Amino acid sequence: MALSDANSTGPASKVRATETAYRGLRALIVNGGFPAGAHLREERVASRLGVSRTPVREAIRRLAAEGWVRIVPNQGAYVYEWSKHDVEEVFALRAMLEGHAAECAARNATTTQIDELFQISQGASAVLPAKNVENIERIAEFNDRFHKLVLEASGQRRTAAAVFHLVELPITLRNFHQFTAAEMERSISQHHAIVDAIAAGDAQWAGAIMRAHVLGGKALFMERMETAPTEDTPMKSGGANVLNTILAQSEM
Amino acid sequence: MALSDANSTGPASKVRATETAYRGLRALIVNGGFPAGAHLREERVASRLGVSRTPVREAIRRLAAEGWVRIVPNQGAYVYEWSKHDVEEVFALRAMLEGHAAECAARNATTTQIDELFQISQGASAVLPAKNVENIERIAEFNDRFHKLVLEASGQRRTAAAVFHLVELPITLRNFHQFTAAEMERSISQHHAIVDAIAAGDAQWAGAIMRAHVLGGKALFMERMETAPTEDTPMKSGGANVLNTILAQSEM
DNA sequence: CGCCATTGGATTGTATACATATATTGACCC
DNA sequence: GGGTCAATATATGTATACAATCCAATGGCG
Repeated sequence: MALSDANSTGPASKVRATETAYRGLRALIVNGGFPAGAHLREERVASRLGVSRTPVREAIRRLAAEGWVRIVPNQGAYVYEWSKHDVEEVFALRAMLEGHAAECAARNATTTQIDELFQISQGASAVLPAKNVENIERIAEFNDRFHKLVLEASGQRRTAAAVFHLVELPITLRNFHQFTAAEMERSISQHHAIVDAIAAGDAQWAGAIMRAHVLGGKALFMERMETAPTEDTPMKSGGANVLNTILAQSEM
Repeated sequence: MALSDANSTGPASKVRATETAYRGLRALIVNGGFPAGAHLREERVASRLGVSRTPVREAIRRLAAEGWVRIVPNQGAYVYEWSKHDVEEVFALRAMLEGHAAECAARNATTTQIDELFQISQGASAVLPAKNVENIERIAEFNDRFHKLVLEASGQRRTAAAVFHLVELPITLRNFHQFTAAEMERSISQHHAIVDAIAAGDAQWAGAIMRAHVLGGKALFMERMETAPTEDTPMKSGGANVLNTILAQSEM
């Protein structure tokens, strides 16, 4: 979809340049094109992505808000290095926030939203067992929509925003490209349970499952992290940190 | 301190224009200079604050991330209207996040940080009873430092960032300009209790008190909200929403 | 008379030129 | 020889000019 031009440095046809800059720069960071700690020179980034400094500046600010880079006034932006501690924190936060959102959703969700949640989780089930990459992509898509819809149904605008800012969902959530079939099935069955709880209006139940669901994802992620950097990862840039590389692998 | 130029639209001497734009625009929104729902024309804002569009754009993006305005692509930014529901959400989030941070602080805080927390809370006590505005200002300052330090001591970088983004602390926290003497005293004594819990390394305890502390603040805030818009509030702009006005009264 | 297309104005999005602040390098002094 | 200060270079911060987009009003057509 919109991923096609995430890495291209081409003319960017009709997409907004800010979007090109944001996606492109994030991809570069994530792939190790800019290793951890690297100083992001605006002009250099701009020419590399084929846009001017203005959209690059906006992208940098946005990435700073999301925790990918840190800005030093009058000095520029540096790539932030993800530590194991960071990952722990992000998952802990997600468990808290999404758990809370699930509780609110159980109280506030409209019947339409509940219906849609049903459809989404059943749609994911219908794809199982996921044999090829395409299937996995579809599951990832369903997963994405599921979590976003729960956040939306919670009616907690800021909670949702906080989760998005934490680490853009597409990245964190699609880490399960590396899930085994059994793990994927379990994840989806948990979605079913969450929908049931929300439909039943049982806030505590919904919150509890969601928290367990997120923390389960964390466990799997951490596991992958330990055994990590094999593959064809570029990483020639010396200190490209392990986590960014894993994230890179997850993102399509 | 840095408050002196928060509202001034002057030449901004040596301050960065982005900061002028950010503070100025936020002040305008908060004071009703731009009522809820208003379309923020960049040029208009820029001329009104005495800077160019560039820093205004950055400020708008930042305010959007913090939930003050919402951006529609190719169309501009609109002032977001705070509802009672929003306030509820913000306090619920703060209770969750700051409670969590207090737990982590109980586990991770250094002796230096604990010492400083002691000093801050005792410093606040020393000002009591707060008779004049200046005293209240000092208490507000102590309060601010206290909450920030707890967040810092938690070692949870993103949690802290999330709280800051939620609504800048200076605003939410200084709402207790309208606290009675007794309420202020209670608030500070809760700070003492939190420090004790952190110093004792009792995470559950620290978290529980912090949550109660924040929710207590919410109760007072809501109370003020009910009886609200008296005073000299400008509000001539018709639909200036109640909450922004209250926030305006609290700030400084 | 109502609906759709077209055109004009205004506003955001982007690029670039200029101002200012910081880091680095080299020379000079101690 | 090491440290400090100053000059220069480089990068960020800001302003402005230009391009693309959207909204509204107007006029034509069904």
